[in-house]
Amino acid sequence: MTHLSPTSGPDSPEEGLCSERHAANPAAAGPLAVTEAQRMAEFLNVLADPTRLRLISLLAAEEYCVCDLASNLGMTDSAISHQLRALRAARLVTYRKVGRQVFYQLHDHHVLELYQTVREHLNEESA
Amino acid sequence: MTHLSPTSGPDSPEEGLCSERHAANPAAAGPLAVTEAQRMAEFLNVLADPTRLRLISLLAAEEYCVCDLASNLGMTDSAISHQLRALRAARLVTYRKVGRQVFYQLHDHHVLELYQTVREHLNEESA
DNA sequence: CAAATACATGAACACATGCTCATGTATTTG
DNA sequence: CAAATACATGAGCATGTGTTCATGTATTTG
Repeated sequence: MTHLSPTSGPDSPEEGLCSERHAANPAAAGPLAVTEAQRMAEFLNVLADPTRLRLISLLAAEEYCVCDLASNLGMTDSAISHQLRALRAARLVTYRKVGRQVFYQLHDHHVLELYQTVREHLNEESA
Repeated sequence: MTHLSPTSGPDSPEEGLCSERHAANPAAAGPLAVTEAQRMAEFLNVLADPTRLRLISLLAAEEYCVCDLASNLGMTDSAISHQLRALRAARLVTYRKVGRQVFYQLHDHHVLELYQTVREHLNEESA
């Protein structure tokens, strides 16, 4: 600690006591508890991969089967299948089976919005 | 490929030709090129860490010096300093030196908005 | 039924990442 | 100036991650 600003307690942010904090920003919802930070990091980690981002960018336009995704990205079916597994686990995509093919699509507009938000933010701040 | 849908070329998405694609979503801007996907993934990777997310959640409210951030998260100054270095490199925070202390704050409202967007999206989809 | 196709999955390896520990650099204090 | 403080940083290590390779499972085709 600074030994100058005796603010609240040293730990456990989830224990509340937003007493004198005033939360300069109302929408901030206070400091993140460890567990929530972990869940948030896990989710972001799914997005934070070039291959998975490219998959999402393709699925943002239309439905694709695994082998088409693979050939579009110039990667093996296996590699793509592994990544789709991760996207499925994170509930970012859904799939439907047609014969021996499996067509993937984005789970909902939520995913698309988040993806686009990040992409736009990155294109703007090329300062 | 599917051998059924002869869509465009197999690779190099940046070569354009948004000919018959129509880009279902105007803001989607088509499939991600490899380089852009990498830059996007690098940026998201900075956010995708529990410690850095908690740092951001603290800085969302007010300015903090390193040792206060450390004691708030119950971690060593060194660990926090390393993470702040990553946040600095990603231009997510700025700092100002006062004596021997260094006060960090979020770089701009952009960062706060992105953080809050992700946090809200995660709280909603607790299906 | 046998072969081929489309996809899934486990193991393994190369590589990246976050922390600790030791050390270095300003800045302040005695 | 010497000691202490606040922070930065490099090395090292444990752990996690993405791909390849081999193999397994449905489904279709001959």
